[in-house]
Amino acid sequence: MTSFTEENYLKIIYKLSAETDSEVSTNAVAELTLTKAASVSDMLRKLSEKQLVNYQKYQGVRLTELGEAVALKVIRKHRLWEVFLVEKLGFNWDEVHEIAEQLEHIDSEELVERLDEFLGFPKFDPHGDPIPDTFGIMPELRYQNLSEITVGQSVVMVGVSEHSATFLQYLAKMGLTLGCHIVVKELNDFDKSLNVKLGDLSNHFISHEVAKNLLVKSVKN
Amino acid sequence: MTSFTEENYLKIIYKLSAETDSEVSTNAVAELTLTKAASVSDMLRKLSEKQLVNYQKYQGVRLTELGEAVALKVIRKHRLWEVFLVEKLGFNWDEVHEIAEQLEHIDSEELVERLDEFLGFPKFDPHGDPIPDTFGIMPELRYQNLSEITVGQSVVMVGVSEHSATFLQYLAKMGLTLGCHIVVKELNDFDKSLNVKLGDLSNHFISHEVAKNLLVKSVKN
DNA sequence: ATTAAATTTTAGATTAATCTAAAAAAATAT
DNA sequence: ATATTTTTTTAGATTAATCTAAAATTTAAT
Repeated sequence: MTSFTEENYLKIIYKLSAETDSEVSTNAVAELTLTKAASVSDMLRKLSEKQLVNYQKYQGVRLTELGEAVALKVIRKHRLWEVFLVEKLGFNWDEVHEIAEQLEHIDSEELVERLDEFLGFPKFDPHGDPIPDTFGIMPELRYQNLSEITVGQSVVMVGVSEHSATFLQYLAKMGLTLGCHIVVKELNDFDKSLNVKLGDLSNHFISHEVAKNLLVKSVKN
Repeated sequence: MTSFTEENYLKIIYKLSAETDSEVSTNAVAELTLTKAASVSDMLRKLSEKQLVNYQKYQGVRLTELGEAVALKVIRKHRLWEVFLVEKLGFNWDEVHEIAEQLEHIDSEELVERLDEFLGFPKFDPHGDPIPDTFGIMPELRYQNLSEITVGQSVVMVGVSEHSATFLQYLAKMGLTLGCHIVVKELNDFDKSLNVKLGDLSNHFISHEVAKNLLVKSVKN
């Protein structure tokens, strides 16, 4: 029904429109599929004919309900296989992406459901990303506080639980912005303060008081 | 390196030349790949250029050492995945072939070795077929066809050499399951069909055609 | 040993996914 | 508001795997 290639396009369009919550540009898709914009134009026309996307020339693209359902099935398989590779086969979480990119296209509903059961119906993959259920429903995201993150983990800042101006201004000055990457380098036991490295490679010191108020989500590194 | 399609050709050439131990004909390959002879000719030329087969126009084809190594890797993966599907996910042995046909092309040495270990280094798949090791070495075969068994002998069923769902379902209906005991009671000379008694003491008639595809191991009675 | 039949290969098309180069449309800047 | 730049699309080719129809080769039969 949907080819390997079509599935990859749908998955990428899903991810891009989840980020921006608006039409996805041809160039953005080209970048992630590692193809040229011309190839993307062709494929969007084709996906549109198949009712998998809504696409108006020059106006970007969005998934239809059908297209989203397909994308979510692929993402579900990808994340379940990642759990399998890490939990059952002992891979590190940074070694599984490429293999899961292949496994996500294996076509068998029965297989997916049995795998899910075998893994104990996991809600999140080894990178902390939520696994959609059979119906494409994502589990509630469970943000963590930066203060709960263990040394070595890589996270993205997704929010704050303290909204005072002084706090937010302090964060801005530190370079701690929404969406920035944080790697926990050291935990200082005596006061639970943290040494972290940000996405721009700068090193920072974060007090436990501040860490408690930063909401983060783990990411692949 | 080798595409999905090329791997399928190599696998099929391997199986055909294992059966006949001689050059494999274009038509025989066409039948199993479900393509036309013309397509096979094209592909054989291509595989020959890649040093995967020895091919002389009109003279049939054989695998080179390289081609055989690739074929054995695919077969190894196919059979390991079948073990996984049956042993870990609880599939019946007649449901796993199609899924394994897809999984056998997943490309990751590391994955195969870890899967092998996870499954406890199995020597045979759920159909009783031997699983080649990392180096392509097959474990010693320890079975015969039921058609070779003499009257009065008692055997245990250890596998099948035909994997179609219809055949496997027919066996299930007869009560011929993996591990069941079979005593050959009578050989009907005119058509080589057999009268047998099963472990549950029921009597059955088995055609030569079916007997040829049942792998058995003799037991003391 | 010819002829007839079967098998296999070549020639020329087709489909999916991609590319480069050029044209068209939209966004941005003066 | 017009010109420039950027983005996107079209046009025309390319590659892998397939097809049909016709030609070439081998095998089998008289």
